[in-house]
Amino acid sequence: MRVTLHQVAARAGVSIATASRALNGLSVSAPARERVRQAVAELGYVANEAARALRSDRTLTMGLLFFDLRNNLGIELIDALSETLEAEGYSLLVASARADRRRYDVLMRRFLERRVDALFCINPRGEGEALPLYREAGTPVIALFAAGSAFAGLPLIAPSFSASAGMLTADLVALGHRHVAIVLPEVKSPPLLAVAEALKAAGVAVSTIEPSEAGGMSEAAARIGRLTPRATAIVAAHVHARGLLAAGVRAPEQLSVVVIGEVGVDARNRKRGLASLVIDPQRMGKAAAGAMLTWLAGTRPPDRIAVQAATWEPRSSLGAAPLRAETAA
Amino acid sequence: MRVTLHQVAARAGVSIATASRALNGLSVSAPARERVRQAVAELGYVANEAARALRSDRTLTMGLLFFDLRNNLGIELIDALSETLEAEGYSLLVASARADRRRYDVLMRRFLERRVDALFCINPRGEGEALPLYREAGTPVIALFAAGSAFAGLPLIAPSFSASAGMLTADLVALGHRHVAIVLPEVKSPPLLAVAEALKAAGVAVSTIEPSEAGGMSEAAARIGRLTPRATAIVAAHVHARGLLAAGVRAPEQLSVVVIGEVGVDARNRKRGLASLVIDPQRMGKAAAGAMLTWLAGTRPPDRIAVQAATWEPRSSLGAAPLRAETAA
DNA sequence: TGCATCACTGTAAACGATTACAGCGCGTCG
DNA sequence: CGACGCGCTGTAATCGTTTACAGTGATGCA
Repeated sequence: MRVTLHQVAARAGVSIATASRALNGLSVSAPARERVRQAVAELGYVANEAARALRSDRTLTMGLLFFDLRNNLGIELIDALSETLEAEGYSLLVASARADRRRYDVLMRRFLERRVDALFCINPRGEGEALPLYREAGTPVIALFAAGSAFAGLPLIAPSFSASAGMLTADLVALGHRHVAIVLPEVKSPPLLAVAEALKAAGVAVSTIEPSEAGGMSEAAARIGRLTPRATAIVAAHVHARGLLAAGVRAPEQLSVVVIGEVGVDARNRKRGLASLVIDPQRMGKAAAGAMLTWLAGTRPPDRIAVQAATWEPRSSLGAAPLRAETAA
Repeated sequence: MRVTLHQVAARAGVSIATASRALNGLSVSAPARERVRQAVAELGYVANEAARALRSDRTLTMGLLFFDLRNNLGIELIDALSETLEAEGYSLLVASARADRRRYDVLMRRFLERRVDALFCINPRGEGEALPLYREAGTPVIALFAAGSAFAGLPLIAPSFSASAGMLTADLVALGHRHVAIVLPEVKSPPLLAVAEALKAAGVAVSTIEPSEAGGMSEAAARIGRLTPRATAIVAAHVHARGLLAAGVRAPEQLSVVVIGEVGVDARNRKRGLASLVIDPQRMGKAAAGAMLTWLAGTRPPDRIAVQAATWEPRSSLGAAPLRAETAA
């Protein structure tokens, strides 16, 4: 860039210090402030953040580092975090390690060189060599979605589904369901597990069904029919629930159906009247951003913040359990 | 950060200049270089990029500005761009205007203050006041997906589907299809339009069908049956194609089906043998990153770069047109 | 009138790196 | 033998801000 504060000051007929103060809203006489404003406009002055950063030791930049960016969560997190932080004047440096631990470390280090004011680690695996450097530098780091002890000693923002799973369970119980089937794929999603747990805790019998890739959902439907006592409701991830319905299962007459929604869009489920647990990673982002800002303001957040990351939306695919089931219980 | 080059130099018993040279691989005697390396390791020195940026007028940072981040494209672009640029030492500042033109301008300006070495504008709308400042600063800006003249004078990277649509058409024609139906929703996607155009150019009759939100795909299937001459193939977006199949349409016996894939994942279509046009925004990202790097190296890219952003995957949902249709043509 | 107070302003020293320039010792070559 | 080139090194200027400090003139108050 060519035009510097120096030139602005010269044009406004004031010293460089006064010009700086005018721009930062410190005490400056009205006419001087106005002349500076004018000079800035005429010259098209754009502050040099690098110089500012060097002098004041703040870059107004935060790092957002993903272990792997490529899943629907990524977008939502970036969006939620940036919305909050942007309002405070921060920008986000984003990078993805593409599931490579070594690269994760390299990128963490790179962000440190860029002197980020803070760092968010999404799904970090293990500590790596860069983390101690952050500690030394006093740069706050918050982990999101980290497995257990991965980043010991750092505040961890973790999703929790207990509240929504509890409400879901309460509703099913109130409708008389005492036996519920759950479609549980190989890779078990946290919300599904949370629901299974909540149901069991409430004394509901839970049968798990594997979605056989080959047979598909119509076979699964048949298997549900063979369960004894017969399940009166089923909980399944988005895809599997759709498959069941496509296979001809009628809800709620035949079976009450609960969908564990995909991230973000719930519109289609709403339109079809499908009761669903809506996962909303935006809340994770907002919570993380908020925690970081308060940290920068002086108070370190607690070591673990559980964020209710889902909403329970009971809808018409839910019905009372048939009497037959009642007696079975 | 506390430990500076100064301290490294002191510890290594050399001057600050030598230390700097050692780190940047300039000519330094072997023993001195080694002592610096040692000192860096012992002190945990991390270079201050802000100072480097101030002095050398390069931030090794690029801006990536979205008009709206929230669609599957976003993730893919970030991933593709960062993969290429990260290897060159660049980091990405990411922001989304959340569909607000004024905010777009504010963010562009903010990136300019951060002294990004280059800027990618995704889906920009109109010029705004910040763009001229980039021009003045000599900071390269590349637009992606910009509508027509939005960013006049800037290199524009635009997706093109002509090649894949052409191959698709050739295959259909070779199979004897002379009348093809296209499910065309209100918001027309570029690849769908490209396919329609290619088909027409090849002399194929094209009937467009609106996906009636209420009636759904079974109604659409019925409508196709009523077309005269009867369409022998259908082209539809992911969701609609799935709907058709769920409604009982058998491919390819009854109808040849071509899916215009959703961004990214084609796995399910492959498994089901659905012929599809696979959209791959990664290529846009790679092309943009490459163009930018060559620009920074000195040669400005052309004003318009068309990137083939899809691959044609013919599969078993394609069959020869029945003779009856042959005669109709 | 004299002195403290006040609002504002300018001078100059940082911040932490890069790099032009000059100096040094030493080997080579005419 | 002197000039030169070469490889390495240190000194110091520089990038564009922020900010401590001191100075200015005007004002209030005794």
